[in-house]
Amino acid sequence: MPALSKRDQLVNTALAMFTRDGFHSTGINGILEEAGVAKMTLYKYFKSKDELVVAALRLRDERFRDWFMQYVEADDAGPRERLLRVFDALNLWFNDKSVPGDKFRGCTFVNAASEYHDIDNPVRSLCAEHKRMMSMYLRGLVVQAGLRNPDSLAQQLNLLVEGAISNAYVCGDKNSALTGKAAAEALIKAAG
Amino acid sequence: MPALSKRDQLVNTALAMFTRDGFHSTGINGILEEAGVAKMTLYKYFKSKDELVVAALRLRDERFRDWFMQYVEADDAGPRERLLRVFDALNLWFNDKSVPGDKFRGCTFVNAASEYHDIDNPVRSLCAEHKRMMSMYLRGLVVQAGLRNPDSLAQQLNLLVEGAISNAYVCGDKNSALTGKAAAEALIKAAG
DNA sequence: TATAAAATATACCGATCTGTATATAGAGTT
DNA sequence: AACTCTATATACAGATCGGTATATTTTATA
Repeated sequence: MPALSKRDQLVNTALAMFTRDGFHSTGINGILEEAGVAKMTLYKYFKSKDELVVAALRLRDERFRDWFMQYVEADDAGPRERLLRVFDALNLWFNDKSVPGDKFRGCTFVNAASEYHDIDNPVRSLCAEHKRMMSMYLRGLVVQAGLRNPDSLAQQLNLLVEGAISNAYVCGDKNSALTGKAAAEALIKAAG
Repeated sequence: MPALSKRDQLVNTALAMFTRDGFHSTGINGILEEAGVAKMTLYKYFKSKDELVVAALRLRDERFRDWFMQYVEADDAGPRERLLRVFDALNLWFNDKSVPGDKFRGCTFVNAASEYHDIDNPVRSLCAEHKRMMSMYLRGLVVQAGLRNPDSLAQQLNLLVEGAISNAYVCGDKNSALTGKAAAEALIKAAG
């Protein structure tokens, strides 16, 4: 298997460090040291730190959504069970059982949005886009389950997802995914 | 009315700037300039920037909870309506109609937790404590409404609250409070 | 082996960061 | 008028920040 390109080494290291220590707290020099890459190489591939941030978030988006959807759709569950498996996936994530070695530190995109207050920053667009894709995926699951008012229900379930993530991180409530699951079951039942 | 003490000037200015620009992005020097206070005065009242952050968050916690509870309990609503007024309060907040001049930039405590990854940092304890008090207040409303399984229901409603906040900020969905309200109504109805 | 591309080392820029040292000015009290 | 407390101005320390300039070395390919 081929070694990672210098560019990929940078993006991987940057993502790990941004996730671990935050975006503004993580300096360029630290990333270069940990990645074992020269500064000039970084600025060959990226015009600025912000561009590196965007690249790291793109990688996170790809990895996370792949893992998430793969888990939800595994085990040949029926459409109804699949919808509830969303919360089982969250439960694994919160308890560090998603990607190996990946310590849960909240949603990387929520964290990024918290650090980049300027709504016009490309980082913010990327965060919103990630959340939009996650909620659209959820909507698809609701449609497949044949439930009434799929748009409305999907938006409500999405709040449970986002609330569980926030609560798991800020309050350290590792059980919040199961709370969300119980609420989801009630909403789904009510929606026939 | 007496002018604010230098200490209070500092804390007020710091809170406004932390809220507007973030915690790590806001430097001591900028706060001093905007507050019109000398640097030595700051370090007379606070041992470090972190202590100023904590003081600013305490002020935010006090102000926000006061406003929130005052709104929920106004208009002599019955216990059931009061519970739903929680989401009306969120709706005002998201649409910049809570505290005058207060532009919505997500939950200050979620944002702080996003920037301070060390769980042992006093900032993190304060964020968790704020959320705990908010959820306990919610639990009280559920109990007053005489609903079944108040603990379980309150936790579920809390996820809707936190999800609405997150979604309103990250996705700019100014309508998320009403989505949360609809979900809350369904959960409450199901709980008899 | 010659050549082009990729990556490196090193030094530096100006700015900003948190925090400290020192010395001075103003206000109120005794 | 002497004293005390608060606040100020100014300068500075030491570190780190993002980013650039220059020149050299490694690597891959022709």
